[in-house]
Formats: sequence, C-alpha cells, structure tokens
Amino acid sequence: MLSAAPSSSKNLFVKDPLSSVLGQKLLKESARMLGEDGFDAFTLKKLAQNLQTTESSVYRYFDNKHRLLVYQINLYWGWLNEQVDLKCCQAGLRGKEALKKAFEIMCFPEAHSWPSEGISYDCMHKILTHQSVKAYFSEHVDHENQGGAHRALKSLVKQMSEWLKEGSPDFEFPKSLISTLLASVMIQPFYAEHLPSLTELPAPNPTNSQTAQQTFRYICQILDRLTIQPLTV
Amino acid sequence: MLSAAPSSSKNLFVKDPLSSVLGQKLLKESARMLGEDGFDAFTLKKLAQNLQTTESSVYRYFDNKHRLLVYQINLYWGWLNEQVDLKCCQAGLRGKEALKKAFEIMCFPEAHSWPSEGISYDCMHKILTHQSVKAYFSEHVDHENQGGAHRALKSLVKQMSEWLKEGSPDFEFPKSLISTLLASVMIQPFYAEHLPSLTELPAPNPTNSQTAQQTFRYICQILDRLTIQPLTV
DNA sequence: CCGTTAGCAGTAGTATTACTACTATCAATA
DNA sequence: TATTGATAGTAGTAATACTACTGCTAACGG
Repeated sequence: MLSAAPSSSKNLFVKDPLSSVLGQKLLKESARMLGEDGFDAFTLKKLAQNLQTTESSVYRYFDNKHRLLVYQINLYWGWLNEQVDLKCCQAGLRGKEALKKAFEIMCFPEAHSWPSEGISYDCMHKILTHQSVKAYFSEHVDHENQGGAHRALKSLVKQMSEWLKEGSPDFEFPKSLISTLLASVMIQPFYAEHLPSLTELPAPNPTNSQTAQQTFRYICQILDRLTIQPLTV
Repeated sequence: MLSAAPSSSKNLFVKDPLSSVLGQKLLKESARMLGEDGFDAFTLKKLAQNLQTTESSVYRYFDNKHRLLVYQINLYWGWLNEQVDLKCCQAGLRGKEALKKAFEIMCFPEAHSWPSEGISYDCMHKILTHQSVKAYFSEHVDHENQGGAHRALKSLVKQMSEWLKEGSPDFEFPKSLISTLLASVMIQPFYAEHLPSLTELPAPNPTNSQTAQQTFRYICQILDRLTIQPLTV
C-alpha cells in the first residue's frame, strides 16, 4: 500500500488522502468510478454516497473533481516512472533496449507490482487511456503545472528522450516524439474501442484482448524504423 | 462562404446553421469564443448573450454545446480534407510527397483559402489544437460517431495511410501512425504553450511564432526516417 | 476529573450550468 | 379573414460544483 504522498502531488490535495482511512477509501472508490463510468459522469457527490459519507468530507481532501483526477494520474505516472527506473536504469539497459522495455511496462502494467491493493490495473489503465487527456487539456493546466502536478510525466519524457538520442543523435525532437508516443499508447486503445477506423489495433473484447500486445508491437515497429539513420552514415 | 452542410454533419444539428442568418452568426461567434476562452468556459447562454439573442434560439440549432464543438471541428476537417484532395490527389502527388504536402496544409492553413469570412484561421486552429480532444474523448463519442460525425477525419486518415503504405508496405499500422501524427500536430503546439518540458517546439509568442514551422519540420523528420525500410531490402 | 481546544465529519444551504416546456410573433396561404 | 407553420422569446426545472456553518470526539493541561 502506498504510504506517503509523492512530493509532486503536494499541491493537488487539501488533506493528504494517504494519511487517513477515509482518504484511502476515496482513492480506491474514485479509481473504480473513473475507470468504469468516466470523468464526465463522475461527481464528488456520487463518490460520497458510494462511500456512505458526505460531500463535504470529500471536499476536505480535494478542492474539486479535476484535481482528484490529476492526482490519480500522477500517482500512476509516478509508479510507472519507478518501474522504468528499476527495470531499465538499474538493470543497465540503454538506448533502444531501454526504450522498448519502458513501453513494455506501460503496455503491460499488470506484469509489475502495482502497490495499491484494491485498485485494479484495469481501472488505472482505463483512466489513463480514456481520461488523461482531460487532465492535461483543461483550463487548469497552467496552475496545476506550476504546482509540479505533472512532474512524474515530465521526468519520464526526459529520461526516455535521452535513450532516443543515443540511437538517433541527429533527430531534433526527441522529447516531442517521446511525448507523442506516450500519448499514442494512451489514445490508440481508445480509438480501437470507439473510433476503430482510425487504427489497426483490435478493440478489446471480454474474452481475449490483444489490444495491449498489438499496441506494444506498433510502438516497437516505429522505434525499429526510427533509430536507423541513413543520413548520418 | 460555406453554403451547404457537409453530409457528415447532418446528425449534429437540429436545424442547419448554414441555412439562416442567425445560424451563421452562431458559427462565427462560437468559433471566436471557443478559440479565445476554450470549451469549458463556453456556454450556450453566453453565446446567446453575445449575439443579442436568446438561449432557446441557440438550442434550436444545436442540442448541446458539445455537438456544436464537434460540428465546428468536423467543418474544419472537412475543409482540410478538400484541400488535401485538391493539392495532393489532383496535383498528382503520391507517397511521401503527398504526405508531406498534406501535413504542410495542416501546419499552415492560412496559406490556403478558408471559405468562411469572419472566422479567423487562428480561432479554428486553436479550437483544433486546444479543444479537439474534448470532441473525441467524451461520453458522446459512440453516439456521434454512429451519425457519421467524424467522417471527414476518418477519410483523411484513410487517404494518408494509403500514401504511407506506398513508402512502407511492410509497416503494419499505417492508420494508427497517421492518426498518431495528426494528433501530434494538434497536441504538440498545446504542449509548447502549456507543458513546454514535453516538447522541443517553441511556444507561440505574439511577435514571431515559429511553432508552425517547427511542427512541420518535426513531422518531416519523422516521415523521412520512417519510410526507409532496411529490413525488407 | 473537568474544561478547553483542535481536528474531523455532517447539514444545509447557494450559484451556476445545462436544458426544457410553454408563449408570442409574423408571414404565407386557404 | 382565419389558419397554419416556422420563427424567436420567457420562464422555468434539475443537476452540478462548491461553501458556510454546526456538532462530535478525543487529546491535553490544570
């Protein structure tokens, strides 16, 4: 179980949700609700009702529902960042190998130890794929960004763009490409489900979902092509 | 001036806004408001007030503010689609050349003849870069998609993925890559402005904006690397 | 053992937003 | 002249996001 608030989340809450029983229940139930019904249908009132508590108790932890979403997403990016550090950096991987491993972690998060019991991968992953754009493309971005809300994502982009540079030193936009590919890992599965003519990825189905595998294959095919540099030889 | 509703927009409005003076005013003013203040701050009430008309008159044209956004975005994709058809297909371009030209049109729309007087490129482009994710990542996607709301975008992805295949026949995800790059053209300028550490693109500034040029350069560098296929030789 | 106080949760609201049901105008036609 | 139908305007409701205030409880000092 997570026991301390990541420093980058400090400005996102009023009271640290990890510091009390109710707070942790809030995280668990809101993750489930956001994953299942989405951000638009989600209200702090419903969250309170589902937990047999009251709206104002929820507002004691988060100023509004948007910050709760950003907090959850930042929690997940922070965890992914740790996993990448552990299984790429500390494992001695570099360049394209490290990059592929990092994307593999993102495509198959269930293969790694997600620390928060009671919150399923499915929910967190669905929040990321279906709701994260709402965390970034909002009127509150600038304010939240000043508070360091997106530090985990930024750190990941920085790390991964370094690896990209090793393979393609003459490519001028490594951070842009990494953030594009990260966004793609989020967005493409959404397309697969809702706008299938925009992608070759298969829509997830209850019995046998190949979406994650194909997403990883898609990223790998791009990386394999990108790191060849015929112009600089 | 646009004079007929694109067939793909039929299910988005209650009454065709292009069919009356008030309707056209609605499009013009809502484009300005969406571009300047964003979708969240935008309400149909404010739109009515700004036009000295009433809320219900607005609701006579659009069921809700979300559909108005989708309509505007579809209008713009439809126009881009036409421009691509004219300046790529009809100009005899193919493969990578056609692809680059298509992206050039998207990065520099002001160089082409936008048909609607009174609606600036700036507004429409800002709506696309800052608000289009809200048109797709919404609870209404499936319903709107059934009505063919996103047909213009789909058609563009299909066309462009064909060109991509010509240069990279063994790449298995042409539609995914094209939709990723199209999204990138939208998202990266937003990052440049609000989350600059996720991109190398320069933030737009009033005096001399290089964002568009650098976005195009970024896309071209990717395309140049992607169409080389060392594995199949 | 009692009184103060600090922190937590709960009650009952308000303001705004999204949307709707109904009314009024007015021009073309029977 | 009466009727129809398409237009715009009035006045509301329901739900949402958020806040001001009240009450409980438990820790601590005297």
